[in-house]
Order: sequence, then structure tokens, then C-alpha cells
Amino acid sequence: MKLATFNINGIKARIEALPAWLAQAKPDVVCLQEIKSVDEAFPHEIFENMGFRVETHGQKGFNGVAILSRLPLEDVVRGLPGDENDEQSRWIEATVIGEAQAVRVCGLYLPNGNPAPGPKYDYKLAWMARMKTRVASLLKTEEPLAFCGDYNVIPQAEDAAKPQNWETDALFLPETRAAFRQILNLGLTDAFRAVDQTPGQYSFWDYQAGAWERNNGIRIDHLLLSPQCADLLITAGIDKAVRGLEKPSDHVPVWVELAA
DNA sequence: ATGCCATCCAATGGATGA
Repeated sequence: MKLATFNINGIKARIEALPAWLAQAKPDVVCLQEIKSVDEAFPHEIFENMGFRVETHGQKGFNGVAILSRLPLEDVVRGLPGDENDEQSRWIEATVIGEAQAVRVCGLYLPNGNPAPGPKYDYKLAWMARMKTRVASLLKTEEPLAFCGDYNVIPQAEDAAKPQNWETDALFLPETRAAFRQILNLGLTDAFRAVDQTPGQYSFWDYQAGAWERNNGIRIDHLLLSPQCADLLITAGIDKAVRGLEKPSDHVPVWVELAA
């Protein structure tokens, strides 16, 4: 099973680039973030005609996540449990029935958190604490789990071209990285780092200031795997070239191949 | 660099993003 995550920065704006990447990369399952669409307005048919089931958890204007899958999906959950007052659409789960193995796939769009300190940063840290609780709960099932999405976390200095520029940013503050490590330390594996320890591998380049041309990027899109899922890991990669194509998102797809 | 660009919603500008 090829499983990918891709922050598309608006489904309407990516209505040509996303199908083009799907046709080329041929993933079986894709977690999308920032669809920036309500469920009713999401263009299901385009993807259904390509053989994908479509499950969305949308919101007007911003945020919004979705799962596209060529494989059967069961038990879809929308929204991160733990705060019934949270109106933001940032979490969707489904069990993907692979040929050899079912995998519980969680697609997530972790809050940005800037400016820090402030209420947006408080929301980010609270969201991460809720995610930790959800991960711990799912780990008890001992089924293969994959947590895929835009984490808005730069895990290490080697994951940024200019780490000094991010020292006071919500994506790289020590408290952010500590909260990310707390989730990892439940027993998750950063799939990309399991297969590639090379510094300077990025998944986001800002639209501004020629960030792409200067390779001024950061690695913030991650697939974290539970122990039973990490045992299925064959390989992982980042589709960097997508950033240089026509009308790109500011993020590129990150993917894993699983023996599932 | 104080958002330089991009997207969305709504309306010729504001909010948001990382």
C-alpha cells in the first residue's frame, strides 16, 4: 500500500495539480490537508472517476482534511476527540482495508500556532496534548496505525535550511518540539527519517522571497507509524519536484510504501 | 522583513497561513 500526505492549500486552486500528481504517483491512499472547502463543495466526482473513495471533513474558508482511497474504508471518524467546543476541521480517521493488512489511517492538520506566545499557540499545544491522548488510546488496539499530515513542527535543526530564522517561531520553539517528542515517545516512528537521515530534506517552501529557488525549506509534513505499522515499512520519500510544477501548493507530498 | 505571495470569502480589502 502506498500511503501519502499532501497539504494542497485549497482544493479549488489545486483542481488540476492534484489529479496530475495522483495519476503520476499512483498512491493507494492520500491524506489531504487545507482543502479549504465545505464537504458539499468538494469535487468528489473527479477523484471517484479516478478510482478513489472520498471522505471529507471540511470547513468554510480554511482548514479542512480529507482521505482519498482506492482501497475500502471503514469506521470513519471526523474530528479530534477531547474538546467538543473545537470548531476547526483538522482530523479524520479511517481504517484502510489493505490486501494483506488493515491500517488505521489518521489524517491531521496540526495548528500553526503563530504568533507565540498567545492564544493561537495555546491552542496548538492543547491540540497536541489531545492528539497525544488519542494516539495513546489507539495504540492500545495494537493494530497498525499511521498518523499522516501537516504537523507544523520542524523536529530538528537539520529539518530547516535556516534554523536560526525559526528559533522564536511556533513551528520550532523548544516547547513545540518537546510536545512532538512526547507523541513520538509513545512509540511512533518518523517513517521518512527511518529510511533517510540526510539533512536538508524539506516538504514546504514559502511562496515568498524566492524560498523555492533558494531551497529555503522546512520539513513539517510527517507520517508517524505505530510499532505494528513500522514493521510493515518498505520505503518512504518526498515528492520534491511537485513544488516546481505549474501552480503548486507550498507543500509537497510525503509518502510511505507499506507491506499492507 | 513589519507577510515579500497565495488562497478564500466577500467585495475593490480582511483573515489566514508558516
